[in-house]
Amino acid sequence: MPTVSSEELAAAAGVNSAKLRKDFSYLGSYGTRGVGYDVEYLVYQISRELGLTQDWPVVIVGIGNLGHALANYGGFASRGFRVAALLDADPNVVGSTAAGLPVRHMDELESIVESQHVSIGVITTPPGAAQQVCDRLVEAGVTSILNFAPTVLTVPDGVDVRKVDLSIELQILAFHEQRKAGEEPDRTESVLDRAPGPVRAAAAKLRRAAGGNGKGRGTAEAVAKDQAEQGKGKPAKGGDGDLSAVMPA
Amino acid sequence: MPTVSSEELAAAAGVNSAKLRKDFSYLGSYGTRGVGYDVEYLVYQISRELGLTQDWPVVIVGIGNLGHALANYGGFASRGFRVAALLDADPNVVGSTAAGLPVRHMDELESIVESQHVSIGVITTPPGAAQQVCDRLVEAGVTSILNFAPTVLTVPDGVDVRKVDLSIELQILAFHEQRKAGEEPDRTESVLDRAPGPVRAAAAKLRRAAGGNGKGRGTAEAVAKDQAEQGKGKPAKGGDGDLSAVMPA
DNA sequence: TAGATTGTTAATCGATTAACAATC
DNA sequence: TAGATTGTTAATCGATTAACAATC
Repeated sequence: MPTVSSEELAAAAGVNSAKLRKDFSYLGSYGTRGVGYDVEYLVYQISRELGLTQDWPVVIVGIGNLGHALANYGGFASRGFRVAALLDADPNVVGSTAAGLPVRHMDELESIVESQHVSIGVITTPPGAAQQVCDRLVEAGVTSILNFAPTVLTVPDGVDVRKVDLSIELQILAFHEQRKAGEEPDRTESVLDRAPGPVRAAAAKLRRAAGGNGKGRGTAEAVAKDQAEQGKGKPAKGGDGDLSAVMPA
Repeated sequence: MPTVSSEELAAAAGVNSAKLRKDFSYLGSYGTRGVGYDVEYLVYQISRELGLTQDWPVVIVGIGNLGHALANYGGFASRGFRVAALLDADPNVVGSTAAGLPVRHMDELESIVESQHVSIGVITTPPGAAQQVCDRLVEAGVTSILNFAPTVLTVPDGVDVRKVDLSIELQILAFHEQRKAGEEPDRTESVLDRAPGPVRAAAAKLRRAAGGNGKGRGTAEAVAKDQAEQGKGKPAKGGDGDLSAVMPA
């Protein structure tokens, strides 16, 4: 189809057509009244605004399983990302190939970034090496970093960092899964929408029973008791009152 | 510190303290007026609400580089996820080990899901196999699926699917990178906030020049012309007027 | 010209936050 | 009791959407 109306696009996207038109208007006036939007032209304008029409050389540092997986990821090339180099510190890995590219030694980082004008770096190293690699990337001129290592990176102003935590999505699924299991009957509203009356009452009672001094002792007991009390409402499978075994690291 | 106030927590998180208190209130009344929140108790209550205190067995299907990387990912175990099994269809992969676990054949999928009460499946197969794997997981009883394959999955009602696109974050970085390069001078507002007057005018002119019939022809020319005209404003590096070379797949 | 559809204004809705009574 | 801080109400702010003049 050569043209499309805001109404059609909005229906396809599941949003309000006024919102869609307003959003498009931030990019400019690319529609034609009485006609709609020229599809090819609109796609191009949006792509350009998002930076998809540019070529973005990237370096991937740390060629373990994840580095390998990313080097092979088809979605990169189709979105304008070009792997300028794969880098690793391990002499056993350097020289091997991944996704048809040779793995080069970290020593070449600076020369590659400079000669190929790399502004985006991807870090897939072990957590301990991430900050050091980050520092070298930034020093060499990289101004955007995608961090897959479970490390919080410190960077100077002007450098963007995005951190990918592969378990976040899994946590979101688990959250919904828990709710599915929780209560089959009335499913419409969220746990977070209803006032958790019984839980609240129990918690208040427990805190009072625990002494109410808020000084932190007696809490483990309160938790254990709390788990016992709400046993039927929300069966906390595997819960044994030992907090440390259950908390995120 | 045994207790913390909403003011302290809000400052640490960079949000408003009233919002923080209101959000917490959806979980119940876990604070104490005049004192604050008992840290240990609060952490436990939030963890429980998010499902972090439960044990979640998961299966990973497709043990390529990404499957390997996920199996080894330390963040899973610490958040209550336990890899119940690694599965692959390739006889050359079956029998090998990843993250200390044996890779088992797809044939065992159903029995593993049932015997271990697996409700969450992770798909790291090639795109062509993803839907088929998804169908088998759902049929076996899995009700939440995390999909890393670049395939849109169809599932029955009651099954949750989340799709992870590893290049999305890279695209966000590229978007900001483009803006950094765009205009050093006034940096405060977003490209999307200012009215793109010149671009708009040029586009209108071009559409008129292209015939204004909206029938889709003449657009490629219009784009080429548009690129030429805005040459100095936003140097579209690597742009050569060939749309197909530049569009997302 | 009549019909269609954009781009934008004004009205509505929902989310954030200031303020404060409750209470530790 | 006086001071501190929660939980919640009411006011404010911003985002969404209905409506419509502009115009193809």
